[in-house]
Amino acid sequence: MRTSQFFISTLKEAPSEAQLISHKLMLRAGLIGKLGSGLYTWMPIGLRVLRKVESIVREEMNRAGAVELLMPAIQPAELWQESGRWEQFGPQMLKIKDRHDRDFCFGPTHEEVITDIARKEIRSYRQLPLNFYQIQTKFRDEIRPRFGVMRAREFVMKDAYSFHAGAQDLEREYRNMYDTYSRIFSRLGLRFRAVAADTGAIGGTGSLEFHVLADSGEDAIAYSPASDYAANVELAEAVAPPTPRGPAAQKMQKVPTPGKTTCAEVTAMLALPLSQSVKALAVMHEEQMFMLLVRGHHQLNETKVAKLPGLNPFRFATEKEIEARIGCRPGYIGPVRLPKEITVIADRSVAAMNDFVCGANEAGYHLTGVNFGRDLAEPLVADIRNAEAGDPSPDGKGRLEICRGIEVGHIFQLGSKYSRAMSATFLDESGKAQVMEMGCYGIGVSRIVAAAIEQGNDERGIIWPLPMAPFRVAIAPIGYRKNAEVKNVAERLHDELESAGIEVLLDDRDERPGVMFADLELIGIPHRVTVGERGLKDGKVEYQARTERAATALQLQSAADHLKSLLCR
RNA sequence: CGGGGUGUAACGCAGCCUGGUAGCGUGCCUGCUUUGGGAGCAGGAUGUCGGGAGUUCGAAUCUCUCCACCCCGACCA
Repeated sequence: MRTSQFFISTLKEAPSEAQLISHKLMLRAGLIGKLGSGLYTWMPIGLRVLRKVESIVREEMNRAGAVELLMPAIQPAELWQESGRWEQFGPQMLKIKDRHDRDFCFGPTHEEVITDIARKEIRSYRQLPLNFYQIQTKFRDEIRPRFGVMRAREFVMKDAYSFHAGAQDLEREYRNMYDTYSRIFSRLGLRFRAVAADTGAIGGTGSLEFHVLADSGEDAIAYSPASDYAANVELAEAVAPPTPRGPAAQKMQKVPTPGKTTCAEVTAMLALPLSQSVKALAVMHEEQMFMLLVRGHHQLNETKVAKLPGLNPFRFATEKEIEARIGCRPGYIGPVRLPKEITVIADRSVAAMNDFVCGANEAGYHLTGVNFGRDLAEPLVADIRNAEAGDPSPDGKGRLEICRGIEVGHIFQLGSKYSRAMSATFLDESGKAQVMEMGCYGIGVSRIVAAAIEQGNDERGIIWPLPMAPFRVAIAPIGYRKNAEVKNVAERLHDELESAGIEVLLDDRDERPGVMFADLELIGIPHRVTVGERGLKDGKVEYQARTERAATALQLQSAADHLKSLLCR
């Protein structure tokens, strides 16, 4: 490929809207162009990368025995009403009407469509198991799209759905997909980790997420270096403190804390450790108020809260509601002498506290020396906080550490959630109708491109894992139009590499060397050959890897062979 | 959704406070020179100053309103 027949569009400065490194580099390198919030064009170079990811995913899915098909992006509402998700999926789903005023959505996922296919096509156990997949554009109307294609509204996903005669076979395929995903992310050259996950809106019984490890990741992962335990912090159990609650030693006292509304401010003023304070959070389920208690230094885990009986769904109480029901503004609320219609739920770590500090339900005052049983009733106890670094691992082995990740894959055992709702049945050996077991398996194809850049970049630009690079090698001729020998050598080399099946980009723009080098490095082409008068004088061209700081000379005669052996590895 | 911020040329920004019809750098176009790390000189093009309404003799600038984009999301805010 020659640049004159291709399209390169780079920027020296990143558009100000981007803050994440991958987003900046994708815009600067001209991989993507923004059309609207969460809507991106894949420009020619970016598309080449996307296709690389797709083809590796496709190869490995095929190898794993899955069968590719392609479903419509637009789906009729009836299917979603049948599964009960037309309402449940909520505003994330883009709902549209056709000219007859019939309801449709732009598919955010395809469980309903595939289940409809399965119930039409599969009659006998002999047809099972089956795993269908597609690579397709999805649309999810995210509350806050951000970070370019990392969290876009329109994105490319590989989604697979498997059907089984029984739960055992589903588990077998789940493991098969686990292995397949591990192979895919390994082949893509990414550092990743599989972690236990919440099943979220898709539903089902068991699930694992695959995360690309990066400090900029949106998800926190708790893992134990001493074992293979790893879980999304949303899910990771925060175990109860090993030591039981100590006896009440202090009297409960009301202390003035004017203007101190945070646990940190209050404990600083009272010269107490932050962990001795209790943070009270008022939440609502419909018209019922709950007060949730966590230690001052802990973070509430909203996913865990939403799983408590009577709290799904819940929302945070407004300042007005807090004042109306507790009679005090936020910042000073606490569990002592609370109206009894408000249910108090304490985190396990709070239940083990004695002589703690909390709000007095009176503006400008907190209470110290508070004790359960004596000053207030024993609360309901639950695990409602985020696990933290240093917590004991839930599997009993070692202590947790926290790292961040970008979710690029997710595998679920759905069970019969959809097949039952939509009557997807087959006849078993005895001729009896049985509901199929289902699994589903997603990969964020477009997100992988951004995730790879998060893992591979330097001050000059992108450093692709080799299998994802848009071209394998670039040829930079210096004085392309001026020096016929430079031109000839560059073209010969280009032709020879190309006919050897190597993806090569000949930069025939006749730019100055600095411009070519800067562009090729920004785009991240892993290998570069520089052809210039200076080297040709001695019968040499130069080779430099993207990750190297200096070039090495190659004999012209053997350059092509040398490169072929280097690049075909 | 709630809160905050920003919208001026392709990209990055200044001008706005204190109204007088728009500027800088980069990029782009032409010519000449140059050719080993984003060239030099000379010349040139490009803006409904996010949209609408208002105030005013006059609005990028003041007021209102809508829109888009970015950041944040219980306590902290």
